Amino acid sequence: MSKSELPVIDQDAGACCSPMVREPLDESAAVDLARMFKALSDPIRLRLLSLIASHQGGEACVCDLTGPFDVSQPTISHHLKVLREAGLVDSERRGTWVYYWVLPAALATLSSLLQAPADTPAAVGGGR
Amino acid sequence: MSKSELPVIDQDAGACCSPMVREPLDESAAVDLARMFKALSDPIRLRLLSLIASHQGGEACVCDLTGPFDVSQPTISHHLKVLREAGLVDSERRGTWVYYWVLPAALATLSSLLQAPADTPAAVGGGR
DNA sequence: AGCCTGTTTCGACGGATGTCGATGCAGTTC
DNA sequence: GAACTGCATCGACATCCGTCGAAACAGGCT
Repeated sequence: MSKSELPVIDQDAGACCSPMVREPLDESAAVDLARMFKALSDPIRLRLLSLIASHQGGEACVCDLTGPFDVSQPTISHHLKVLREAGLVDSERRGTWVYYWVLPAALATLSSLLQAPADTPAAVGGGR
Repeated sequence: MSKSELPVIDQDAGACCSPMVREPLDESAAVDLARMFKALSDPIRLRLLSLIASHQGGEACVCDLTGPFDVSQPTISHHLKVLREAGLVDSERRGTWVYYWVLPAALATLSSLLQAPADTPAAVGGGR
């Protein structure tokens, strides 16, 4: 359960890829990236990710995550599964509790991909 | 048609907001951000955005955008509308053709939001 | 005016997604 | 081992989403 199910591109390279505003995304990359963005496309999942990342020690058990929301516990569990299968978080059971933490490389990949033209030094003053 | 329909947070501030891994996202911010990520959650829309941004002059007409895809032209038009309503691109008609361009501030907002812990100087060496 | 091209809108359809209550499974405690 | 807690899975349901063809709209050309 603690392995990410998705073959994430450059999972361990950190902020790697050139921004998508520099050159067109090829189709298979777009499919992989869309899967990750889809995991971020729900308010509850965004808040879950944020709660996990900003929690003491960088990880949180599910019991810390069900309180702040108006939805049922199975629904939270479902959203955590979506985040895990997208490669954004990982989890581990320790005794009674299951802990989740963010995989920073995945966030970094998306972040660098979205770098706007003005943010990429090479693009300043040289539209093309 | 050339105005963005969504009240985008800090649209003109560029990379502004503190990363979501620093402190929990509040509910209304999560809703707005999720709307933008949802626009990015489809492979075709990701490639469209990338095509537009990397196109000569930073803008592209719809006629440049229908060729590379296997879907019908109305479907492309639908995806462009989704991107526009999410505040990620804007468009303008010039004579026969309609041109689309990326709104860099929106991308920058999302990019900075996804900054991983290790990328934010203040977080280095201080787990919390 | 009439036609042609480029783009959007409409209506419909099938499949994906978010949600729930009920149930099952894993560890702990008595 | 029996009961209890924490979490995941299951099955069902309503809604949303991507896609299409057909039709409408906008502007240029003859």
